[in-house]
Amino acid sequence: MHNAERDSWSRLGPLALIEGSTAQAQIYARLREAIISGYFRPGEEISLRRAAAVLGTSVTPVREALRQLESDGGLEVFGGNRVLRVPILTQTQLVDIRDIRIQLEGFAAAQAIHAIGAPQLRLISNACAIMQRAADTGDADLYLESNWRFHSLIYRAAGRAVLMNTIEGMWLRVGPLIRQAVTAPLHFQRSMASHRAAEQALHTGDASALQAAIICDISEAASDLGQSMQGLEEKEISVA
Amino acid sequence: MHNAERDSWSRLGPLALIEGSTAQAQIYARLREAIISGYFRPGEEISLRRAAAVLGTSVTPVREALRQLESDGGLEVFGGNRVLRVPILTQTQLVDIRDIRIQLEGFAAAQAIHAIGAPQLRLISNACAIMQRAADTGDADLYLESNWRFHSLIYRAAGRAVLMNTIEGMWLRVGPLIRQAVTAPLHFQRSMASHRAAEQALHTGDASALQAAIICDISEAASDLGQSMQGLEEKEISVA
DNA sequence: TATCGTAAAGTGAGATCACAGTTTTATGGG
DNA sequence: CCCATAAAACTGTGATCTCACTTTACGATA
Repeated sequence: MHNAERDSWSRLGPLALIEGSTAQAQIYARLREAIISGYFRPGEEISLRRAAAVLGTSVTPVREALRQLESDGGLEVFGGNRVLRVPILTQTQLVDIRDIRIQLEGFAAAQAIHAIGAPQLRLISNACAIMQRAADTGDADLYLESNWRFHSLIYRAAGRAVLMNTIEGMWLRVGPLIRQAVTAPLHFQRSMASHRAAEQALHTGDASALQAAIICDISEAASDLGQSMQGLEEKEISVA
Repeated sequence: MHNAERDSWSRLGPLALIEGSTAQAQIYARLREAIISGYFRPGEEISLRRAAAVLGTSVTPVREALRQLESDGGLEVFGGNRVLRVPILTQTQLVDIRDIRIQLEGFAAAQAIHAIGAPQLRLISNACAIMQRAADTGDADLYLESNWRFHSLIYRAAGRAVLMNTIEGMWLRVGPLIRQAVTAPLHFQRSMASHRAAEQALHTGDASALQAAIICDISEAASDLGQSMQGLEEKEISVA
């Protein structure tokens, strides 16, 4: 377990503190991004002192950042030891999050479509193309990164900060799972079909079609996640 | 300003620490409830040391609790002093939150209606009756309390923890405003019409009607909030 | 009287330490 | 070889202190 955790932390590296912002805010932002990107596995524990040592600060700002992430649902207190770990979602929670995503991301997409101009559309298409290439070559890291960029570019165009923040909160919760689901070979092609449909709707300015494509993408992803979670839970039981 | 803040804090009183839970968690829960209930006015500043003195703890657990509330959107960092205060929402943010509420609470209500049994329905009707009585007598505190209970009882019946938590986050943001909007005399009667329609839909088991009633309530409340916000913003400008 | 400057009080941020648990590891006896 | 037991290591929690900075208050001066 020790080596496994070091692998996750190695992607972060020591935090070069930028003045003008608090250490706590930088740690929070970096860890939030890392969790969304799936750098931490579900169930992985995060120690205050070890995180502080890796990031090069004391435990105080780390604790505040982790507490914020707990409040966001990106971490949870685990055992009698009260150690913080990446949550292991249940099937019920996954369905819950899926439906929230359908409501919010579908709405955000419909709202955004009329605010997306030519330059924005070019960025989105670019992200979609990169994602397609990542799917073809089987590059999971690149796929996940461009997938998040593709979606967030669309939603952010709606110009709604609270909505965007809430959607990010949902990605924060499913982020650690996505990397596991992406191993399914069928996922790439099914997902890209939805993405191409969304891109097409963006070009034609069809809000309903865009919303439907986004909802389809979320539903299929949740379906793949649910299947890969079964194996994960069995693994957890065997460990315990 | 000093007296005004003392008024807000007086509703809380010294925190009788319960063992078995951390001080930080108790402070967080109490402050979150207080903000949702509208005990703090928009723009009101919260000092770490003063809060710690009132609650009877050191600044450490208070800071973590406030940081969590900031992450939830219930507080925001204000000036160059980085003091935490209750956010002053803009019209844009209010519209943003309104639409999120429409999506999520409408969905939650539709999901909950088939899970609400006779005993739950009796609690909901009871809350609605109390709210009606509070509207008749003009008791704002009682009205706000029963209003939150009425809505939360419905949503909680859906059995979706993440959804419930997300909805609470929206109430946390508009909580400080609601008390100001409630002064509008027209608000009570308009709001109660929606509530009675919702209660009626619950009895007949009409999911669409319930969803429509909830959406109507949210829309009207946001309309009243928007109007009362104009006066608030002018007041803010005069202060600055 | 108005204004500028200085001092005092207040602010959050972060490091450090002590403490009470739990978990893990090592160790010794069977 | 296995199991029980003790000790060592590790966990979060909370208090305290220093620091840098901002805001406020006060008084001297023009």
